[in-house]
Amino acid sequence: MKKVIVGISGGVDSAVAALLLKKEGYEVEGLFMRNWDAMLNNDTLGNPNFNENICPQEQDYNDALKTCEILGIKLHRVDFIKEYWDYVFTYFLNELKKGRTPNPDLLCNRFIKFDLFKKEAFKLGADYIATGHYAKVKDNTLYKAQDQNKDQTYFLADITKDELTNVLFPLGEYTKPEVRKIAAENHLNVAQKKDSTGICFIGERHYQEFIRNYLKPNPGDIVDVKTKKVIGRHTGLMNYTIGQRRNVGLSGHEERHYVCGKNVKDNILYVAFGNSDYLYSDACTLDNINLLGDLPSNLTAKFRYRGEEIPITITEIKDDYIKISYPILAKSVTPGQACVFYDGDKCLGCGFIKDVYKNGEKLWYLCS
RNA sequence: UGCCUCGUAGCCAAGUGGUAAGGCAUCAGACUUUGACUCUGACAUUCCGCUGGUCCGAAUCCAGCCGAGGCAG
Repeated sequence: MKKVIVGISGGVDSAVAALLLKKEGYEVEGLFMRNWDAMLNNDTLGNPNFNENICPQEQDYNDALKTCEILGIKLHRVDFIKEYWDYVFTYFLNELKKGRTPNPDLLCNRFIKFDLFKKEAFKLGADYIATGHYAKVKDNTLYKAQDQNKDQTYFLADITKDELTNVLFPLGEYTKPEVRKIAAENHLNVAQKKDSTGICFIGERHYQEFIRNYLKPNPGDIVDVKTKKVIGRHTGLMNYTIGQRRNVGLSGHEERHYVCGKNVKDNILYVAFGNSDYLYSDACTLDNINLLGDLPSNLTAKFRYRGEEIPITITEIKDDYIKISYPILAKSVTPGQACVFYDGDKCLGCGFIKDVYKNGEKLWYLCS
């Protein structure tokens, strides 16, 4: 009998994943990971749970224990708090310092879940690892989930081809409502538990306050990208992402404002009003490329999780460098975010957005 | 000092006698394993710079005061 170690998080998805594997006849054990400690990591400002008597991570562990008890499987536990900080959070902060918008969850999957976690699982005698991700893997190839609404391949696109081996995604063929139903039918304690959001392992935070725990604010001017006039003050470039409207601190204008660029050198935040041309681009460059298959000439891409998937063309490809163009203009393409490639349902990997172009010219108001 | 204009919620701004539009921002919620975006809801309960007056009734008319800006000097 093949042994599978399932990453049990204390939520519904991983619980049902474990249940399904067990029903399929695998020998199943759970492994709970804790990668964040609010005290150790000085996570105080903007933390809604800081004064609770039990932190959410431990509550999740308790839920996981209960789930495994119901399933009749063993639950192991491992903490990667230091590793998460070193491999994921440090990168996250460094990107912010550069004025970019990192997505820590892609790195978390690459360095924690599908590397350290996997190694730990193998130490425990696993033949496979499994998680509650909504995605499919067949023949070392990553595919979108059946449930297009919940598909999480965007977050998985940076794991290596190698890391994809011996991995099972039991929820790939199920929709979220079906998963909830299965959980309820099997009387799982977490059947009704709310989906977790926010940075994986950290949770929901008041973002600007959260960052203030780690980075010194550096206020500067907000400039109207069209008129070049100073129209306000920002609290630090790391507090904003491209396309952002809320919490910018502007008011009194006829139209909604959107962050459309940053100049780190001069510490300027650029905004545009309304559905402005300044928010759109038709090409960009990528680095830190991770490919999971050969790239065909016609493919599609997503620039943000839950972002619109649009057709793209690869116009240049070198070592760890790709330039793409897209005939349908894309809105708020943001340096630091992942551009994930798809060929139909097949996920072909990703690159991280560097420079953004329009009409053959690099957008002057967007830093790289 | 004289004359003129203006003073409405955090910001912008309708409303010129009949009992406070709208936009932005903000807050809450929905959505969401990245900071969004989007959507829904709340948002001047006697109040429209202040104090009086006219009127059945004023933010809207009148007087004075305070404050901002402009013209004249």
